[in-house]
Amino acid sequence: MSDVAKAAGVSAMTVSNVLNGHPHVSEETRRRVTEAVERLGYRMNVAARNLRSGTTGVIGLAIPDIDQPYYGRLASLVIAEAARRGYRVAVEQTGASREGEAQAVANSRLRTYDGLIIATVELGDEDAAAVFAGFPVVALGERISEASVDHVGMANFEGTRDATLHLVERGCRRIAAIGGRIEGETGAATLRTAGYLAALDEAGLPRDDALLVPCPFNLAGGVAAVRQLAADGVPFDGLMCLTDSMALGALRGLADLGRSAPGDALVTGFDDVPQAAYAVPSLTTVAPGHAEMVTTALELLTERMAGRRAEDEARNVTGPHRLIIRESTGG
Amino acid sequence: MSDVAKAAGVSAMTVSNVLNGHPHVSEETRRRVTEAVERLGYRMNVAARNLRSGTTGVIGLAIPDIDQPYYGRLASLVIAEAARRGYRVAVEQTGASREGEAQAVANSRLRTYDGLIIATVELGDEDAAAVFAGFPVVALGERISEASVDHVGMANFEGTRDATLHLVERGCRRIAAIGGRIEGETGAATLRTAGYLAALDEAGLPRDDALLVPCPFNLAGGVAAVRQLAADGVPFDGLMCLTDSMALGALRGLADLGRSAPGDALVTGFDDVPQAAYAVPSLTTVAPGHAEMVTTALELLTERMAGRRAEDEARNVTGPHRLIIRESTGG
DNA sequence: TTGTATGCGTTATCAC
DNA sequence: GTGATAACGCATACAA
Repeated sequence: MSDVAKAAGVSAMTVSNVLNGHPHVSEETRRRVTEAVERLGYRMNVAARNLRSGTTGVIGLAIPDIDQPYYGRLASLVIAEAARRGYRVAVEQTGASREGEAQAVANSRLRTYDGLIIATVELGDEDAAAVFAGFPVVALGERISEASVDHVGMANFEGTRDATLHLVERGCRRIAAIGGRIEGETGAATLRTAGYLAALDEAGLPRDDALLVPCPFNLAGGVAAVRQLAADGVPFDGLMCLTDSMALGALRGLADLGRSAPGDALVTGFDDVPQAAYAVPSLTTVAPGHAEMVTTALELLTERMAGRRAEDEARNVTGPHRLIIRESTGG
Repeated sequence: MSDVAKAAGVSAMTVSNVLNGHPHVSEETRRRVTEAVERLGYRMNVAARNLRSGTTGVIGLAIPDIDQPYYGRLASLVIAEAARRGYRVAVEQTGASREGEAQAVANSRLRTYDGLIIATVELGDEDAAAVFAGFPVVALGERISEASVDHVGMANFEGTRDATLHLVERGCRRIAAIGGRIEGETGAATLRTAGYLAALDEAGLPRDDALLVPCPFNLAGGVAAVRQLAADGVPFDGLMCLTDSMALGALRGLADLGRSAPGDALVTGFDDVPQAAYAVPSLTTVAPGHAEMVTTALELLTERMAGRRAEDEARNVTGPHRLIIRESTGG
């Protein structure tokens, strides 16, 4: 920087002012400095600026695994929206483990990031308060209702309720909840299961715990769940899957049994991943407003980073949702 | 840090030495310092360390769009492998545009990153030399054969050749190349098309340019390509798709015509994305050795970052590949 | 409008 | 084996 200053016949400070677009710089000086910067190919040293300013211009994004359509979509939106606001995004994969999530938060606290967006799966209320205190964090999508953490959630309960009622309307009487789980910490899994149960209740259908099939939240899980239903001889005419990945797996599982949707059973998913519209059959699913959620999350995070909101003034926003009806439930 | 030094009754320098695991520190001192660090909850300031060392511990990863299964998979592997080596990864989305890719490189040069892995789509040889000079960069997967840039590619030509020959063996005589393109700059598209043409030649099948169907490299592209073949009345009994996404789209496109694989036409893809194994029908595809490619790429990049290789000594590695035969070509 | 002095937190160097 | 000093490159505060 001092080289540039010399070349332009000014002080380093003036160069800094020009580069940061400060107002009180004469047009002539600005021009000379800019020219010198160009000529010398000068680039500002970001590390020094970070040290001095205490910021990094980087937002951390902690997600279980970016190699899952749902998180890939989320990451894509976060990166784009952050770029629009002048931030870059570092992605941390937590592997959906408590340690991984804690590690991601720890990294943030090293002041490597100015803020953190975390898609929590395992980290619960008890951890939250201790771990998040005093750092700009927004939880996205899943667990954590801790009052001290900003949270952008989705309509887990309402979504599966809508999906289940839709299946009932289409004539299903024995609807399995693929991935369904009642016990365990409150989170996407239990909330979505609750929505399913509420819908059954509303529709006057009996609850049968044999139709609750817990399984991993991925393609293989969906396949395994359907296989297990068949192996256990549990009859079903609808599959309300807790995620699209599981639903796509379930379609595959049906095929393995020589059955298919919507002929032998109706199938719904949750997330509206890109593949859902292109599967054979295309997948009826609950579409959460991903874009809105991400926009809101970054809104909240930048507010926090700017210190524009008090520490204990946490907000809890729920995104919009809507049911998209496709071939897997008869179109 | 000086607080810790005071608490442990030593100098800041000694604290630094302990934290960095330097050898010449007495056991007793090390213990006292470690204890003080724990007690005060001290975390090192990364920005200061970066300023001093001239590194950031961050690797940039520039890809077209992380919301595509193939790039998601790549990103997942890169992040994991980088973490193993003590680096974090910042993801830049280039939107597969020349400007986006140039921009990503420019960002890296701001010394925000220690090195850059870039999945080039548009940036060609002519840009490469100028833009990459003097910065540790590894190109991954697609274009760029510039001798001055390290490059980890995949067996584009051999892969589609194998896939096409497989289709011929299974009885196909009119094989369409979905996404196929002869003109344009050398890259994955043209190389894969070349492999297809070579296989036809080897098999003694005539080439018919009506069977070359250029289209966007995504799900929608695959659907559109099949629709166009049908609209043009071009008969076909095999679809050699240049990527899995296009193949999954093609399966959907067949369904829209009331046809399906492998009954009405055999279908192959390229990439072996997770969904390929779970589609109905499951997809025969060329599996490039993603993991090996990423490991090699990080190997090359860390070498460059350590300055262990001369500027003009570029390496060009091609990953392994193998054909995975599934239901879409008869199992 | 521009310049000077100072410090951000760490570590390389060299003396002790 | 340990500590004093300086420097990494920039930006805040204030003086000119």
